[in-house]
Amino acid sequence: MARSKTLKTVTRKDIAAAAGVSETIVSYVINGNRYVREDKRARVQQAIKDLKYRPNAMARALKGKRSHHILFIADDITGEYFGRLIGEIDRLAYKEDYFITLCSDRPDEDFVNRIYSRFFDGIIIGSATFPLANIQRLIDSGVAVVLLEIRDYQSITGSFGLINTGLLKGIGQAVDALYERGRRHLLFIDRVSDSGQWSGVDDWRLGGFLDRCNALGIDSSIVSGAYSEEELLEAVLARLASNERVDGIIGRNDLCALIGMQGCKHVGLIVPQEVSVIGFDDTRICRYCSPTLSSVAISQKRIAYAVIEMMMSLIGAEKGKQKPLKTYLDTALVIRESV
Amino acid sequence: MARSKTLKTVTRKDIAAAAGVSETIVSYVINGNRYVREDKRARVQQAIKDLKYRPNAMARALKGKRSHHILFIADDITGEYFGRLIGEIDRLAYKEDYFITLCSDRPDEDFVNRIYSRFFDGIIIGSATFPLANIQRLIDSGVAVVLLEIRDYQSITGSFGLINTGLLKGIGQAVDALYERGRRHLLFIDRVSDSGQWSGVDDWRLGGFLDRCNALGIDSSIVSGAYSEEELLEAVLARLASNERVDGIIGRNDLCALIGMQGCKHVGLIVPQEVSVIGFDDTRICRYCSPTLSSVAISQKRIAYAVIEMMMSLIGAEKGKQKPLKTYLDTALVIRESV
DNA sequence: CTGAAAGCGCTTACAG
DNA sequence: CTGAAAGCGCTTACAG
Repeated sequence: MARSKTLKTVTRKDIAAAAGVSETIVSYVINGNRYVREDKRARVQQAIKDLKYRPNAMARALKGKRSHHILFIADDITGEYFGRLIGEIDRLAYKEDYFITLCSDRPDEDFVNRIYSRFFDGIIIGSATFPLANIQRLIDSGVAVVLLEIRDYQSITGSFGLINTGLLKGIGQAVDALYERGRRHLLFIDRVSDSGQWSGVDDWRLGGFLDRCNALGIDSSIVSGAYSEEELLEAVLARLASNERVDGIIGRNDLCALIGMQGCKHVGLIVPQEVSVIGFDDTRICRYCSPTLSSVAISQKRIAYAVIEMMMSLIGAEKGKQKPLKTYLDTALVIRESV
Repeated sequence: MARSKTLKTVTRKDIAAAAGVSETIVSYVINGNRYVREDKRARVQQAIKDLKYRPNAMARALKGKRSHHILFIADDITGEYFGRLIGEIDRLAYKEDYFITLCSDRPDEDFVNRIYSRFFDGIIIGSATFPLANIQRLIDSGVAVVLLEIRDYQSITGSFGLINTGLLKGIGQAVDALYERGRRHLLFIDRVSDSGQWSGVDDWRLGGFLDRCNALGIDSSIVSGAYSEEELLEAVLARLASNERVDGIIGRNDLCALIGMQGCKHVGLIVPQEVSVIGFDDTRICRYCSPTLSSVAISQKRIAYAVIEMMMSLIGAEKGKQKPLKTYLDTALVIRESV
């Protein structure tokens, strides 16, 4: 490191010198994997404290120890939903002595190679667009992988963790709630993406929406493909102005639902009298908009807990001895004025 | 790494064998710091491609090369403001071949030791509560440090980057806007923090608010210390119900302003006729609440750009040869229905 | 122009 | 019980 020029980095050698023991002893004290005479151990620990020594994580990782870094891949890290999730994950990971590195999913070929340079003990995939082949490759390489099940991962094999966040159940709850209120013409509003990463039918929110509408025998339509909020609003307006009726709207997230509500206002449709609207994620915005927005709530705290617990179990496990892990979480539909 | 058991990691040695050159040559091709005969270079590059080789970042970092990791320390990573900022920073950093590791500021002593293990080429500090002594220690150690100037950093010396995000100017704009509308009794609503990290007077938003009110000779008061939104609302209600008048509210962020608006509704104060409200950060919520919320806008894109540009300059610079860098950014008050 | 060698800071099998 | 030694995967000064 360039900085080693200005900083007399304190290394194991310094501790050994200060404590009057061999460097080997220092290592064994740190790793606790061999008996060390009590007085030596005490002197080493004192020296570590005095000199504020921390073993070089790079060197340890090179020797096969853990890097204590976990990568989180998301396709949109800017939303409040991911913000809260990452905040929780960070908090729990820190307790386990882990750092969370964040990364938006990238379409380019090089991306998986870059994350593949053995820097990370574990990888959390919260992106619905990260190629399945890459996921498989990562799992095969032996790195601990936890997947947030927001799409179909049936084809993935090997040892990994799977968190079912209840999306399918949640989208079902939303469709059912609209159905119960007599809504028969539902519109799904997909997310805004400036990098063109919209939902496919293997996305559980969109796919689940279509399936559920089908099962109930009601109309379903989709607005997708917007690069900006403005574009999305226009697309929604175009859809609402068309001949085909809309009496229920589900947003892929709360913002999408909000834009749906805005669209209704523009064309003179009254929420909730004429159109019912439900969002997803139950972010804070739901309580502050007008009418207040109903939304499907997923507990980020519980997801975060499940993610970290599973990750620690995978990282700690004997390689190859590990069975796939799976956790199911629950969702709740929060009803507010908009339905 | 434990995974090396299951994965035949491709190393420099494999490339050397595949290309029929010495390992040294492989390194020189990768680093481009010595002439290598054209045909050898070509064979090495082909082998790298074929075997999908990526040099082990740990080993390179150990030898003094960069780790290509930057740490971002924030005190609240869950808000939309930080979400957008981090999203932008991540995007720009990725172009420079850097990863962003995220971390909430921690009060415990061990925190700075942990980040101090030479894992990061650079550290971005976006927390208003990270101890100054620790910042100084990091800078002295030679690591590249960029500070988001959300409080007073006068006492910090050495070589680092400073991004003035225009907070002082922004809070001034907000106070002035209220003053111009005849408001003389202003209330500042501080953030919610479940870890007890509220603003001090060295925080530029709060400090700037107090200073500006003082300069204009008008009343100022503060609501702070809430652990949850509910608690904050209660504190606001208590304040509004007291004998001392409030006719203008500024939130430390948009959510705080929104809670202020909610408080007004509860006690029957009409926004904006009786009380004007201004938020901070101009998040999306401002356009979807009712009345729509005026807010001080800071461009996260510009901040992100400045942060990464400065960081790359610091990381690339000769150690010790670097003068402090400083960038000033601008803010804009976006007026909506709430004033 | 190019290779063998030293060494970054560690861990741990190996040999006392 | 404990130390000297090998080696993780690299970079680069050193010596041809």
